[in-house]
Amino acid sequence: MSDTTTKEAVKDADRAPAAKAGSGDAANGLSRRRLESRRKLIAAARQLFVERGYHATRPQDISKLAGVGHGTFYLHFTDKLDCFLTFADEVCDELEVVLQDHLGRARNVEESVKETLYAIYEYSDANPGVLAAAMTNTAMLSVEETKRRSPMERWAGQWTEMVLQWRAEKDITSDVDPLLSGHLIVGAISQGMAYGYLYQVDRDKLINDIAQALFGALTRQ
Amino acid sequence: MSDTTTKEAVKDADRAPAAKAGSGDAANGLSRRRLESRRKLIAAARQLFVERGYHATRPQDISKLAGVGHGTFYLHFTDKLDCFLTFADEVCDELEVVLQDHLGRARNVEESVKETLYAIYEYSDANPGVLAAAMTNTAMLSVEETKRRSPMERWAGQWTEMVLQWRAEKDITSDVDPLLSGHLIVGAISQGMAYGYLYQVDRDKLINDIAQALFGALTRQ
DNA sequence: CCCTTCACCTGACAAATTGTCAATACGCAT
DNA sequence: ATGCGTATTGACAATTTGTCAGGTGAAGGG
Repeated sequence: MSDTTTKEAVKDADRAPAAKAGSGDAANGLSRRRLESRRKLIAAARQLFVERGYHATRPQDISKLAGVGHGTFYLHFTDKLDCFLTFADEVCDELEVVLQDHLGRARNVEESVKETLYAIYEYSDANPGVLAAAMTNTAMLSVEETKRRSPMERWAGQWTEMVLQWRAEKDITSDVDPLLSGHLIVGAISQGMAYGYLYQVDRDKLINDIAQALFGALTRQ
Repeated sequence: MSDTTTKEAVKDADRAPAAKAGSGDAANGLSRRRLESRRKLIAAARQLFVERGYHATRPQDISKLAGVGHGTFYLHFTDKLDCFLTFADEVCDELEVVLQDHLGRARNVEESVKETLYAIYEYSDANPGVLAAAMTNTAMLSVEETKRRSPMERWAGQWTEMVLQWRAEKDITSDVDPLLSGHLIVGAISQGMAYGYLYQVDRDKLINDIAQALFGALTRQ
C-alpha cells in the first residue's frame, strides 16, 4: 500500500516545497497554509487519542474535528501510526521541559528519581490522560517500526545519560550496563506508575516506594 | 455491533450447550467437533500472531489457515482481541510450567531471579517469537479491557507472591508494597529483555546484570 | 489591479476488512 | 436409518482506509 517511495515523498513535502512560486514562508520553506492545516490536525489527533485511545480514533474523525478534508490527513501523515508517533513525540518534548525543571532542584540520585516521578504527576495533572495515551508500547502498533524511536526508547536514552553522569560522579555504585539500566528503569517506572494509577495508590507513598526500589537497584550489593 | 448480550451469548456457548441431544462429550459439555474447530483456530492464530504480529493478522487469515469457515471464527471468539488474549493466556500457562521447573532449583532470591530469566530464554529458544508476541501491553489493543487480565498483569501477580514469600522468609529486606514490587519487576524485566534482544546483548551478561539490579531493588538501603 | 502558476486542499471512489445471519451439514441417540 | 439440535458456512451489509483527478487560493509578475 505504501512503499518507501511514497513515505519519503510525504516526508520531503514536509521538509521543503523548493520555494518556487507560491511558497510563502521562505524561512522554513513551508507555506503558512500548510503549517496551519498540520497544526489543526495534530491538535485534533491529540484530543481524540486522549479521549478515545488509539484504536477508536479514525483518520476521518481527526480530519473532521480538525475541520479539513479527509484527504488532507494523508498529505501530512502517511497513516494513523505516523500521526500517532508525531503526537507522542510532541508529548515527549513537553514532558522533557517539565522534567528538566524538576531535575534542576535535585541534589542527588534519590532526589532525581523522586523529582522525575513528581514531574510525571505534574504533567499528568496539567494534561490528564495525555501521558497514558502517548507512552504506549509502539511495538504493538506495528511490526516493522525501526525507523522512528518509540517514546519509551527515547526516554530510556535520557535515563541512560543520567545513569552515566551519576556513575561519573560516584553517586551510584552499580556496574550494570548503563543503557540496560535506562531500559530497566523506564520499564519499572511505566509499569509502576500504571499500577499506582489503576489501584489508586497514594501519590507520595508510590513515589517513595518506587524511588527506594530504583535507588537500591542502582547500588551494588 | 456487539453489545453485552451478544458477547455473553458466545461465552455461554463456550461453557455448556446444555447437553440436550447432540452434545457429545458429556464430561465437559462440549462437542468433539466444536473443540476441534477451536483447537485448529487457536493453533492458526498462534502461528500468525507470531509470524506477522497482531495487526497484520486478520480473522479471515486465521480462519483460512485453520481450514474452517470465516464465520466460525466469530463463534469461538467475540473478536480478534478475544482471540489474542486466549492465545496469550495459553502462552502464560506454558511459560509458567517452565518457570516452576526452574524455580525448583533455586535456593535463594538471587538464584530465583536468575532462574526466571533463564526460564524465559529456554522458552524463547523452544518457541521463537512467541513470548514477544504474547507479552504485549494490551492497554494499547483496546481502551476498555477491564474484564480480562493481561499477561503482564498476571505475571506481576506471580512475582508479588514470590516477593511475599521471600519477605516472610527474611530473604529480602524491602518494605515496598509487594504488589507494586511485582509490577516494577515485570516492567523492568520486559523492557530489559526486549533491550537485550534488540541489541544482541550476551545472554549471561544480561541475566547477571538484570539479576543484580533486581536484587538491589529488593534490598532496603 | 488582474493574471498566472503552483502548492495545497477536497471529497467521491475503489479496495479491503469486519461482523452477521439464514441456510446447511454434521453427529449422536434412538 | 431417522430425527433433532449443535456447529459450520460463505455471501452480504456496514465500516474503514488510502488514492486521485479536479478545484481553490495565495504569492509574484506584468
